[in-house]
Amino acid sequence: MNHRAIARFHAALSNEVRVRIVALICARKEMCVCELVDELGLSQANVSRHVGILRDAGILQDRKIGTWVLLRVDEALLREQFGSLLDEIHAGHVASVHMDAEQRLTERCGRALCA
Amino acid sequence: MNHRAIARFHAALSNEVRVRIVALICARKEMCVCELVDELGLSQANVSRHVGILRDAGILQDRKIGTWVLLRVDEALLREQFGSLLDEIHAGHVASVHMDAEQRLTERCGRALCA
DNA sequence: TCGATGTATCGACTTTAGTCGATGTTATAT
DNA sequence: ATATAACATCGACTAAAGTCGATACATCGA
Repeated sequence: MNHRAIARFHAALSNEVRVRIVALICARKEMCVCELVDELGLSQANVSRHVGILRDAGILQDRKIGTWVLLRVDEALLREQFGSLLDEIHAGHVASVHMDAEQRLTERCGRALCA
Repeated sequence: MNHRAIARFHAALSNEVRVRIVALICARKEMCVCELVDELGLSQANVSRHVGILRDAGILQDRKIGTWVLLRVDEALLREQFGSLLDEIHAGHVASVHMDAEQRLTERCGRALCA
């Protein structure tokens, strides 16, 4: 996962409506779009769009039953995604770049820091 | 942390520039804004704004050394924040709302599902 | 086949986020 | 005091996200 992909994942959960959708589906195990429309009081078009964003981000899975699309959250996968985000951010901790910040900045200025 | 706060936290990491800033600072332990400007090739005003967003979200801490603002990431805190986000999303898993989705939707329609 | 229901997409609009140059602020060095 | 350097904020502009009504698509029941 590169930085752009990390940003995209977080972007999926950066909207209050989408967080509520995820929380609702976690609580109910499975929900269809029309139930979400009732719960959230938003237009069906809007809810469908948010669901699509969460689906694209891999946060929601679904199965079709008749005309319904039953949505669910793979919680284990979600935990795994969160974990790998942290690992990615924390990668690159090699000693070579760990020069002390004050030392580095003093060199940058070509002078000592008087403060 | 309510749903709005969760969304705000994720929004802080929903931008590629900000993810790069966090990764850079993690790798270097501490960086000032002017170093970030050099690394990212963006205007100082822009970087300062992104830094402010990360600071407001509690992801960046800082200390002043002369005119420099040295930024750092509290990685343990960040891990804790991620953990509590998941806990919050997964809260509310009480048996009462776990009625089977097909059963619930069938009742909603007042008819049985034939599919 | 036809109508009804659930979902997805389109078009248009409003709101919010991102970007930069210019300017303000604070701390330091001369 | 004044100049300089780092950072923050402002104003204006552009780009992207969110929202809704209307409409298209798909599936089922009659």
